[in-house]
Amino acid sequence: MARPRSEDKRQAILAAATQVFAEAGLNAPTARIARAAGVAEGTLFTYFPTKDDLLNQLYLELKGELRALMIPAYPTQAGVREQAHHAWRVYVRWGSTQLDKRRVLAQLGLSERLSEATRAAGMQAFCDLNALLAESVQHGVLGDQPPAFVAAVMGALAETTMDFIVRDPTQAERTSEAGFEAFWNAISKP
Amino acid sequence: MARPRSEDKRQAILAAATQVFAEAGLNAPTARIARAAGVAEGTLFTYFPTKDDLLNQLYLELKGELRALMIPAYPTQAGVREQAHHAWRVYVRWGSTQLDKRRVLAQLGLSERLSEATRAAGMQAFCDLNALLAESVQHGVLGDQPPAFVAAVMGALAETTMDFIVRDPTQAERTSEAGFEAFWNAISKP
Amino acid sequence: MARPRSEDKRQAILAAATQVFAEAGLNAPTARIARAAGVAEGTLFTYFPTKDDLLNQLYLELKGELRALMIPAYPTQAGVREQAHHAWRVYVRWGSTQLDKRRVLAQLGLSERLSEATRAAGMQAFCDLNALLAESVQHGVLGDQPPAFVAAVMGALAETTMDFIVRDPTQAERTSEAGFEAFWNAISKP
Amino acid sequence: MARPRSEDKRQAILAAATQVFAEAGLNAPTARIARAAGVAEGTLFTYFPTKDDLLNQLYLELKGELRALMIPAYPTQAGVREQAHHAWRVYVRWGSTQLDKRRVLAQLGLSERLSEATRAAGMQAFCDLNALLAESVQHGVLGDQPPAFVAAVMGALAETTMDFIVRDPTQAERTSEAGFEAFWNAISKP
DNA sequence: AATGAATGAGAATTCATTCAT
DNA sequence: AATGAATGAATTCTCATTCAT
Repeated sequence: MARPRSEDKRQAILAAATQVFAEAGLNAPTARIARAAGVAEGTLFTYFPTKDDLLNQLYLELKGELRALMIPAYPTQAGVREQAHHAWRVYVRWGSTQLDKRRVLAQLGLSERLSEATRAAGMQAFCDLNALLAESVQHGVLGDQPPAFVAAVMGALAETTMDFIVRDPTQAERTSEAGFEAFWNAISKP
Repeated sequence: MARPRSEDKRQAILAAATQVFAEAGLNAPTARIARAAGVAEGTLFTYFPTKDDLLNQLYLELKGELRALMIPAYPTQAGVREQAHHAWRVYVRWGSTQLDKRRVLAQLGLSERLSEATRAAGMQAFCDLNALLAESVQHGVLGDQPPAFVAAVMGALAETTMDFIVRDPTQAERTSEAGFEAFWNAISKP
Repeated sequence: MARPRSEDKRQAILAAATQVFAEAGLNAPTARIARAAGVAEGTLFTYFPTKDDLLNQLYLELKGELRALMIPAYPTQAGVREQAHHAWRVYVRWGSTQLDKRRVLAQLGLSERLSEATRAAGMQAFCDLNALLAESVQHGVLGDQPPAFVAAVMGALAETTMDFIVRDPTQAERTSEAGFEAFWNAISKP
Repeated sequence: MARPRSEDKRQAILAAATQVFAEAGLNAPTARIARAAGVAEGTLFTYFPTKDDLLNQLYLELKGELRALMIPAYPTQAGVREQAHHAWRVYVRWGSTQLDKRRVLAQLGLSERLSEATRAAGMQAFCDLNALLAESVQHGVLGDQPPAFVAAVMGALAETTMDFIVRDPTQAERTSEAGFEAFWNAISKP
């Protein structure tokens, strides 16, 4: 009874937040987000009791989306390199297409308003990827580093790659491949 | 009003800003920075007419410091690899020691409040490094990429390396070296 | 919409309001009252169209309860002093037991949100008591004052007495008696 | 250097608060108080960092004013009754003249926003009066009650007296005297 | 009638910037 | 030039009330 809380509205708010944050930074007023989402100012707070809650949930949402995209993609039969390559492609395509989302994810990651819990939950989503990379690294120069380091290297290189794709989208394919080669060399060469 | 009188005070404000921003994000009130710098609220504005000016100048200051540290370091006689290695070490040591500065530099880089002019000036400071790297890359997988790409790769990997050094400072030396090996493999191997 | 269905629910809301107001002041949100009463936020408004209505009706309810307690108590055969003494005891016991109700009644009495009509209706409930006291006062120093003044004196002294009983409940009986003696002296001595 | 904080402005804010609170209750917006005081909204907060601070300080201010009025008034040579009579007159005149102040003082006293510390400080201001009354009571029906009880009785009766003076100011003098007689009978006769 | 989501007008602060001293 | 009080627009969040279910 009564109107049920609408998942649509929640998504609308998250989408609006992404767009507005990308455009104006994390300090963008909640009022602006509400307007962009087509809901009343107060409504935002029935879905996210606090602006900080909104930030944290948005982070998890974006991380989750990314994960959902990458996970099913692993061709598990293939070799490690193929799997990593696949993940790379999906990731880079996502990030160089969904500019707003990537930008906001980066800002959220640096923000003091992200709770430790959120940060931890965000990491955990990527443990299969970590496991995958742990294997690939055994004989490379990073063999002694923690697996998280390799994942971080992948993330960092992928980000860099995306940045350059965004600057010159016509070379998307080539840049992505070059980036992957660099990455693979980085972690696998002895 | 004429030129600000005391360079000391200017530096005190920039230092205070670094510390305060690191601790509380770029939204930290100017009043707090002034207090930390030991000057009156209003005084800050005779040195930096606007908070945005403060942000932009702080960015240039930090970039400048970094550059000043790296430039004289190049053993220009040595081979390209040695020069890059040297730059890497200096950079990584700086970033894993001066936590606040690195953190703030990253936040500034992502902020919408940084003007394009500032961003450009920041890049330019590193053109010698770029030139250096352009050479090293000729025969690697990134041979066709713009030189800036290689610099960005270096920056990204160095950042990642610093992150891990900060987490476990006892392994600083080994992590730094591993990071450099990875970087060198990334850009130089065919 | 027709008359509210359940008197139980009305009472639950009034009781919840008493408790919540006592705890958090008259600004306590209606939502909190509704929760305490076990009804939905909106339901409260089918019983009391307005928060002000709730306040006014609560005032009358509490005054009414007090009156209901005192009226039947008069031993009408006894002398005036005995009757007053009886009323005093009942009142003081009520007020030093039902802390919440007393507190809220006081706050409501001072509130700007109580309508004049409500205030008047609240007074009227006590006209028999007034009449009673009018008699007792004839030969005292308050002989020339309006009867309402004597009632107010009684109220004020009773309140003071209750305050002290609440602070030290072990002396309830003695404090109540001392208070009554003081009151009786105040109004009856020439 | 710089403009010093102005005691005038502080007083203006307190006076405005008194008036506005009397008119609209303690929930009156700070903006309205600022306007009434002729200062900007933000200025209020340089004098009172919090609305609660304003409330607490206003309470102390009013109590202090009252005390300042009563203290020098005691004709210490005279008998106890004369001294009490004097205090009574001063108090009643203040309260029936300065309607706003009395009203606000009463509301503040009931408010949950008054800190215990403030409440305590408010009491302490009246210890000489308490001492005075402690004497007068020794042989009365309240002889066994704590001195604070007598003070509370005095306060309560004085309040009641003021209420009636306000309703019919033409009888101010007579009502005040009748009130005092009642009070004195209440506490002194055996 | 009952529910609780939706609404939007405030409310108390905060803060970059200005300005009197 | 230095100080810090003054300013008021902007911000997050609250809450009485309405309304779809």
